[in-house]
Amino acid sequence: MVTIYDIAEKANVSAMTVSRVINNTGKISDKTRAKVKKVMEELHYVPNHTARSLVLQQTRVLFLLITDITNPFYTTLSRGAEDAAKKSDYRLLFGNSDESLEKESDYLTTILSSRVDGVLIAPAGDPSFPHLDSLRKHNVPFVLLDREVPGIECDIVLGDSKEGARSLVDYLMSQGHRRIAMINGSSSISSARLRLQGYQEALKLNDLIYDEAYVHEASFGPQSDLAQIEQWLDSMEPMPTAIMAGNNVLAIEVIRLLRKRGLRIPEDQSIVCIDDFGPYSEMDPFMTVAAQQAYQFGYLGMQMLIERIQERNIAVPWKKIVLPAELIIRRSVLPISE
Amino acid sequence: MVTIYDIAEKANVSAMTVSRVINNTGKISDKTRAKVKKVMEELHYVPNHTARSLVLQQTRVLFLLITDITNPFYTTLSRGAEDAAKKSDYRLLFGNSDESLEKESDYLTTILSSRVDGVLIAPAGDPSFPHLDSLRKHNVPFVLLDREVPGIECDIVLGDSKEGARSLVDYLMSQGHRRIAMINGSSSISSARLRLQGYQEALKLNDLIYDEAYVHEASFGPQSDLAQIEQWLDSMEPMPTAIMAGNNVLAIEVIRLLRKRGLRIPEDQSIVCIDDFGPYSEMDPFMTVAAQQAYQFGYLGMQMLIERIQERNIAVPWKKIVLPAELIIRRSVLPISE
DNA sequence: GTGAAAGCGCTAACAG
DNA sequence: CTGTTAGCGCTTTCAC
Repeated sequence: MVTIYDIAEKANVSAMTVSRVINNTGKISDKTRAKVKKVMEELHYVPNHTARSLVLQQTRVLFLLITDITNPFYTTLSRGAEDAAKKSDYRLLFGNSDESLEKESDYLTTILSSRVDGVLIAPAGDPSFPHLDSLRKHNVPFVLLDREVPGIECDIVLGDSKEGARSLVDYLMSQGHRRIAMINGSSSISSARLRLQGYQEALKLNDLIYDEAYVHEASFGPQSDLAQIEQWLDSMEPMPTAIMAGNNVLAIEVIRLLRKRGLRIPEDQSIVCIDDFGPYSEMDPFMTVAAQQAYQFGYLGMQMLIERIQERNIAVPWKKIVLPAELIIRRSVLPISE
Repeated sequence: MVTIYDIAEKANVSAMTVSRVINNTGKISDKTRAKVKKVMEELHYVPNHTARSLVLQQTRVLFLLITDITNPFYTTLSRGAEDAAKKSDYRLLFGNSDESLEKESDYLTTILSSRVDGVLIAPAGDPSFPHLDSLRKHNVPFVLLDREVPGIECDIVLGDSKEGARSLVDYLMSQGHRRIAMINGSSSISSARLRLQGYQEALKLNDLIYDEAYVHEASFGPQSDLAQIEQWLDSMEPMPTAIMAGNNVLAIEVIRLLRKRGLRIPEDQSIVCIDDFGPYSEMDPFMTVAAQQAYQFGYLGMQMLIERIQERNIAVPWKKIVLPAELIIRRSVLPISE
């Protein structure tokens, strides 16, 4: 591995001069600069970021931890985060916790020990508290995405989950549906709780009875227990006419199971969900959704993070951005009349 | 920031002893070990990976560079890579080049200067040569994914692009289609070239004439020039009855443009593509595709990379894995009779 | 303009 | 079993 000393030797200068050329600091004669640059090229020199970070105590690297890399909500969010990071000349690294606390914990070790300058994180849920607490203890600036964690005060970008769920239920009502079930993510996730609340409130406002048997708690990620979901579907008596899924991944799981038992959508079973499907919705516009502004989550979150880093020592109050969801009506709901 | 010296001082031992406790090396009395561990916890010590990497000259971090984080092919591939990396206890970092040589180059700087142990990379195309060449020059083990780059000899996982394209055209033929157009990614990408070849060969085998006007070169990524695609669609006279897209992203773009002008799919225009849509295909199974084994790309690629790192100094011949694509017939193609 | 010395946090090699 | 020394590649400080 070529070091600045190799360059220095070959160029007949000191390592310090090479360092100055690399970083464009101090005063260097044009002649020396040219000579050093030439040697650097000849030797294919690449600065050792590791060594540099060690002495500088900063990396200019930011980390984005998402909970499901195959979910278009998060990948679109990632694009937003990338764009914002690039604009401020930060490098961005990604991690994928897969909605797993354990993997999140692994990434936290990586994050902490690699001394990145800041973190954008969609936490796995309330039990992520110790992870975030440790970021705070170690003085690593971070911004939360999509989910609040009780006890953690920080900058955050949120979707209006309650309103999103409510608008979906209202729409189903307007289409004549009265028996509406909900499948949701873990109640340890703030957005799941709010979505359930939105559902309950909408039922109440429309004078419908809330029945626990029509609500099932699974996982927002890829590790839902399918057998349990099937069992739930079997247990509802009578079957609901419409099902609302707490996110896009759950909607797909349910559809798959429904199809497996020969049901057609929407003819036999209407379905809606929160979160859109990114580009894939345009393929064959199918699912009626409360679409969240995924890109904005990433972009605004990253902006907040960078500001926070730059104003590190200034006491700026925590910011909270809540983005509304948009109801997009497609064809997964059958209008019915009683 | 807490260092091993802080621990050492408080525990009344030397830094070296602390280091040994952390790494579980050498012989330490249980008593000392317990004492050191206790102090470590009290002080919330986190090892400085940066410093450690500097002396160890290895990071135990692998890097996965994909070209489109919103493309389910790559996200599914990422899951495979993650799983394989985890199995061998490597950490994995992600980068997204967005099919852009410039961004790829940025990531290469990150990769090189952060001294990761190995790289799994889907190159932007043939012009990625210098990037890969520089990995080679710097002795960083890497495995290519999905695309070959002329002049680069290395381990690689490939899809059988030619056969995939051919099977799609054959299927269209079997459904009575004779005027088949193709929209493709850049010809500087090996897989795009092979897909075009597959298309051409299938036409030839079926005694159909290859007409350049029916072929359009756009981009596999999100930066296709939509105006040009529209112009191409306008220019075909007569319109093809079916269009084959070189990948999933292009298929969506074309569908969007087609819908914009009021055409229905498949009634007015049949369409097929290479690459499936991950979980989103199950939502409303629509597109007929030649599905590639995305997960396997990542998993097998990562395995090869890790083996290569472990056998760093042994001369093992380069491996090349070619994964077949699977034709999945759904409903984006209208059977026609002439 | 340029260089020498010291140190960022850690571990390998050796000594005891 | 534990400690001392040196050095990974770089930059800051201070000298000249």
